[in-house]
Amino acid sequence: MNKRRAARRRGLAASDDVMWSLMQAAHAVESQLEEALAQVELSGAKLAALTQLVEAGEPVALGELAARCACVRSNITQLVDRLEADKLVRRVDDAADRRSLRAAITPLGRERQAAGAKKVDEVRRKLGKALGAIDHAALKRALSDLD
Amino acid sequence: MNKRRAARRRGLAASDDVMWSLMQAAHAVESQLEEALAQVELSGAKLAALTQLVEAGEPVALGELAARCACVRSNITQLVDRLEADKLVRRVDDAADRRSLRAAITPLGRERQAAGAKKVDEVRRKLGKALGAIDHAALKRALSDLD
DNA sequence: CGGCGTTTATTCATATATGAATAATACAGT
DNA sequence: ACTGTATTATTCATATATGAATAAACGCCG
Repeated sequence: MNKRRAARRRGLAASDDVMWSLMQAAHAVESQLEEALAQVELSGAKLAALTQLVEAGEPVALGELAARCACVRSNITQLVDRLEADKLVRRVDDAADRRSLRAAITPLGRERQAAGAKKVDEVRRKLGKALGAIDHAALKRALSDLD
Repeated sequence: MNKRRAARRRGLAASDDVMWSLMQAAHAVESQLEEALAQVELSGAKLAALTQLVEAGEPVALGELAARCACVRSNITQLVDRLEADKLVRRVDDAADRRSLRAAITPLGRERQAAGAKKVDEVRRKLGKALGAIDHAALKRALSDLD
């Protein structure tokens, strides 16, 4: 009932099928993630970039960062602008290529990334519990087939 | 493997769990929807609003439309601006309340909505096929528990 | 060497979304 | 009837995303 009204609110169709359930569920989870991250002054986009930098272990060229975040370059330009304003990242020159700039995470950025990762984990755990009885592996397998 | 790399690209966590599968799957489906809708010069947001108007069967006040689209008013203001520019919708005065404006769908808007709905249905069908062997009802039930 | 195609990041225009601040109108209670 | 509160839509600032156009630097090929 709830679902049907929500699907209609979403507006793309009235019938409530798997497609809508999927998108609704994802939406709900994303909201929870953003909310949790907001508590540590992060967004999903920001955490994603910071996580890439932490995992890389060294400054990453902006184009490379775009590739790893699966988005276009102009997006990263802006995101790094905001991260720099937040003091979480610095742009450093690339000695070998004067066209290239690298994003270097700051100590504060590292801290923030850790805090964000923790928040994400909490949501993940909550989600696991909510899914309770469901066979996670089976669900994952089903979802993986949609790519 | 593929999934793990993608999750890492998304960057919020390295472990590939149900949460990521869910968001990935939803993302993939959304992309397909947007792509299909682009073929009839629509976006998901535009189709959602048009669908509300068709279903309402009469001009809808912008605030009401915002509620039905589950978004904030300022968003609808802009969306209706674009829909009006596309000649899919007209703003009409409300006789009873001079503060209120209503969105009235145009004949072209109706056509476009129908075309969009058809595209969505095609994606839905494709998705159903892709899910093939999976028990759709069970999957839906699982996803519905995440709200 | 020098010119030309490629690659880098940035800027700009646009779409979508949110939330705060604003202006106009409505309405309730005195 | 007046005053103050609420509601309407809009504007503005911001965040996220895309894609086209641009400028700077790289590198290869002749």
